[in-house]
Amino acid sequence: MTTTSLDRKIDTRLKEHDARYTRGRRLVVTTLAGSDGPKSAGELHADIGSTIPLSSLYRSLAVLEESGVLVPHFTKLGVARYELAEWLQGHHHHLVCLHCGAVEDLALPQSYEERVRELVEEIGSTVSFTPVNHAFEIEGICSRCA
Amino acid sequence: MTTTSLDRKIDTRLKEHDARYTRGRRLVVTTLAGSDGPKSAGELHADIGSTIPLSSLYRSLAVLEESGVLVPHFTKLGVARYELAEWLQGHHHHLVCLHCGAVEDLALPQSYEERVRELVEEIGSTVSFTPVNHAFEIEGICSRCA
DNA sequence: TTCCTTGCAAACGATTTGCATTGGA
DNA sequence: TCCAATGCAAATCGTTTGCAAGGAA
Repeated sequence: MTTTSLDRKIDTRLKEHDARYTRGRRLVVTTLAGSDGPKSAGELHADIGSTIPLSSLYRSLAVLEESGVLVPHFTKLGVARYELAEWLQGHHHHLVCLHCGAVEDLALPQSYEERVRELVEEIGSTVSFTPVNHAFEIEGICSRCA
Repeated sequence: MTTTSLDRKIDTRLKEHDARYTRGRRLVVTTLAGSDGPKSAGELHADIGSTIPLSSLYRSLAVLEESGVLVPHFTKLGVARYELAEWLQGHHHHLVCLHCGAVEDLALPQSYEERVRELVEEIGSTVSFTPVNHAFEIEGICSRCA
């Protein structure tokens, strides 16, 4: 089993949370790392192959989320989709297809990103609310459904 | 029962979809109209009082969504929150509290809104994706949880 | 009368949990 | 050895649906 720099970072992070970087958790991470957008437990289960029962998969997702390795997104009813946290994957946004529901990652050029950040800060300063993250999602029709 | 201009618009819209603007549906709409952010079926059920069984409430939400009166949002696992569509309530964004999960509406000043729109258009033109909506959510800590 | 709507209860699907077993440091 | 991690089955929870009764045009 190859240990990438990603694996090393995650291993360290999990140890800080008294958790182990086990086979099941690695499978989840590597599948997500090779993915072009957030994936649900069901999708991961299908991608990984049924080597791992769903209940264990859910537990892996919970541990990885608590340790800050994964972040959940809720774009569809009753389904959580996970992706690697920003410190592992970099900051980005999402394109959500209104037709097929697929979610695609979208990395903005530096200049755009700065404009989004500015906007969030300015807005935050005008309301009694302390911004932590921003989610800038563009909903529309993806190329496949066009 | 007072019939507002909102009610009239909705009544018309529902008729176009061969649906009636019934007591239960009115209750949902007026509750949402008096709300400061999207509400889930459970929250609506609590707010309205248990005059209406949950199953009927869900059916009302489904009809109102299909007719374009309500729009669902999915910010939390397993829970859909609804609000009046933009043509009834106006365009706005959301502040999502990471601590208590509450969602608050946020109307941006014209100048900000233009900047968001510009950004979406520019981004849309650089990817093979046709933007329809944009959801610009700011996640953070609300004043109550601060 | 004709259909849409409602209530109630049962069914569903995603996710969670109890418990006994396995496995790694 | 000790405690975290896993598998399986049963339980939860939000949401949906079948069916018979009620209501508006």
